[in-house]
Amino acid sequence: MSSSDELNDHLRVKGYRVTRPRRAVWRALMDADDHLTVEEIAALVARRQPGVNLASVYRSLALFAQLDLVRESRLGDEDVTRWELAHPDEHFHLICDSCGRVDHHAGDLVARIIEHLRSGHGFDARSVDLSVVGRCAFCAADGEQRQPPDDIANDSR
Amino acid sequence: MSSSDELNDHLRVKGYRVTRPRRAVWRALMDADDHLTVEEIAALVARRQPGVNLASVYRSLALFAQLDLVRESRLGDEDVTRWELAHPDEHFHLICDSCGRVDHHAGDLVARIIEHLRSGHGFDARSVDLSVVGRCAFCAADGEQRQPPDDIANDSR
DNA sequence: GTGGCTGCAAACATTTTGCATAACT
DNA sequence: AGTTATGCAAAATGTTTGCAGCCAC
Repeated sequence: MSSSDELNDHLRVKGYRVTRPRRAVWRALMDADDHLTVEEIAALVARRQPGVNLASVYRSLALFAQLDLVRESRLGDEDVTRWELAHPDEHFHLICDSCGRVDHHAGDLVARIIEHLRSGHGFDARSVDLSVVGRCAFCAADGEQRQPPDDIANDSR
Repeated sequence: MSSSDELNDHLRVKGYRVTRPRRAVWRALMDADDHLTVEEIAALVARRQPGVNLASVYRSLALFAQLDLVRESRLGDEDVTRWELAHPDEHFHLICDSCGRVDHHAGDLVARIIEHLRSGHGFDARSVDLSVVGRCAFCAADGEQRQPPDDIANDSR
């Protein structure tokens, strides 16, 4: 369980202080189990705790990451960095380049990958970051006429 | 094979011009089969083609990416973006957080993942980005005290 | 010849940092 | 009280863009 108390424990054990910005960032990550950009986190934080500086959000995230409480991840070819709680249970991302939907799967795939690496390559995996870009079941079933080729090239900012 | 000619073909077919900067960037990526940061690419380019602007490197990479000739990838928790030729054969990265070594594996793991997603989730994978951070066989065998062969960790920017 | 590229420099976006002050323990 | 962490603002990074001239076709 990712309770608020958990944060307190993690921080205090290491001698870090439990501050308002840190709590707010933590809460933002907890409330939205989705992946959040720093900007989004800052917005959520600001709603409950006006006055928290962006720099503090960054600093909080950096600290959490250092304590392995959160995880930084890039989805597919997105150009933004996103953050999420570091669930002990690994999962992976399925990004549909057709509808943009992002699914998180907590299946055993990651566990199997880890096992494969261990027995096959002697690699002791600590963290697996698996992102797959393709077409989700819904869009695939929908045939070909979807969000066509050009649009793919559109994003090119 | 990823010959220089290949670049010409890819570009010309689509009506893009084969220019000095583009050739230089392509060559840089070919010479070092390793993952390169934009900075590293720019350095390699500058060595053979002084006068090529950084902006052109970015523009070349963006174009190549759009043509699926190269691939942008973030290794583990690195904070820099790296580029590599988009080998048609998928592969994945094993990053050792002990010695910093990055292995590229072209095994069937990725293919199996794709198959799993297709049959299990109906997801039609187009691109798989798998990065695993952990401890490599060498470091794991070495017990705890490692500070490994620096020569292996060379690339780390 | 001409339109697509490039170099240059300025603009942007994002993340980091120095320092005086506020706040957690 | 003693520090650590914050807010603020400035700086450092990394990437993009407007534009006049150049060059591949």
